Amino acid sequence: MKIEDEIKSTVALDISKKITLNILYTQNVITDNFNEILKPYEISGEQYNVLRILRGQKGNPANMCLIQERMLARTSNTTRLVDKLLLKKFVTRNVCPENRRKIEVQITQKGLDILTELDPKVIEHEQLFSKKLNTEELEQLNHLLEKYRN
Amino acid sequence: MKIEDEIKSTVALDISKKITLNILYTQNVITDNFNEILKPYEISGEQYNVLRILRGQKGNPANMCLIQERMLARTSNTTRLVDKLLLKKFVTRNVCPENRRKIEVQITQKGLDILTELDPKVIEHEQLFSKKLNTEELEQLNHLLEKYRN
DNA sequence: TTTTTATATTTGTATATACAAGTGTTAGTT
DNA sequence: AACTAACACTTGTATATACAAATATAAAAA
Repeated sequence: MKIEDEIKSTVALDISKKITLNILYTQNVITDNFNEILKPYEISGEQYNVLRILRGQKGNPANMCLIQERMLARTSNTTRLVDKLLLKKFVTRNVCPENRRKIEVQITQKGLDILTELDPKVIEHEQLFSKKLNTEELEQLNHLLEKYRN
Repeated sequence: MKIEDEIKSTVALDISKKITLNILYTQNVITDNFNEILKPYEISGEQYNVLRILRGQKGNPANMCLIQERMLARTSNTTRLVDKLLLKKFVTRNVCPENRRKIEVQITQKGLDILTELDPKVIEHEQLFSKKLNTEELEQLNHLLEKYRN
């Protein structure tokens, strides 16, 4: 369905506006679908994202700055996100002994386990959309998004 | 900048994951930029969106259902969004006399005025991104997003 | 006509987000 | 050493979002 139909636009939209709305709308569709997957696990999308970042550290602890700069939504409140993960025992949090301003956050085995359980569902989610394009189109979409943004 | 670099990924990402992250990240960039534009006017992105929908009605009142189905984020709370706009006198709200379950929402002159003031800034915002692609690439990006989503 | 079902909207509540201000720690300067 | 600036993180507060439950009205069925 075209974006004009999705939002039932009553006026003609120029291509610049269509693309902006299309990206915003597509993001909503992706996010809603992803939240459905996460729902039974009682973690939010951004919490999942933090866990993914921590797993990517491969055993090394991550401080708050590092987590922040790797998140998709830069304005998220990292402290409170980590708080939530701590409550669920998906991470540990300790003051860094070398620099007491920093906090060392690490993923626990329980956190790694939930990611392992989610992995196939996340891949399935990503492919639900991407299977509609062939390899060439996927590369092109990725390329165009990067060119558009920068 | 490539999406892997934006989120400083430590692991290789397959194309499906890259596109998902790329759309989410690009939406954040667009939204952050747009919020900067709206900031001096003290309205949020979704409030702006509701005003745009009401202007599109060209004088006809819109009920809550109609607004909801034209919004980008379908889960937004339309009642409370309209409440905020009412406080600022950008809209009027009345019970529909034909069907007392419905609410008729209309944009005021003050609401139309703020949209008129915002119009050139919004166009500038959209073109800030889209000028990086040529016409053919813009059409292609729009097409690929729609194909990807459906 | 009474009861049931469907529709349209609002409200409650818990959580999330945005962003400014505050706290504690370290590094640099005088 | 005392002062100042920079850094890393947390807290406060207002607003927004998600989603279930509640309310009010209208239409349909018994």
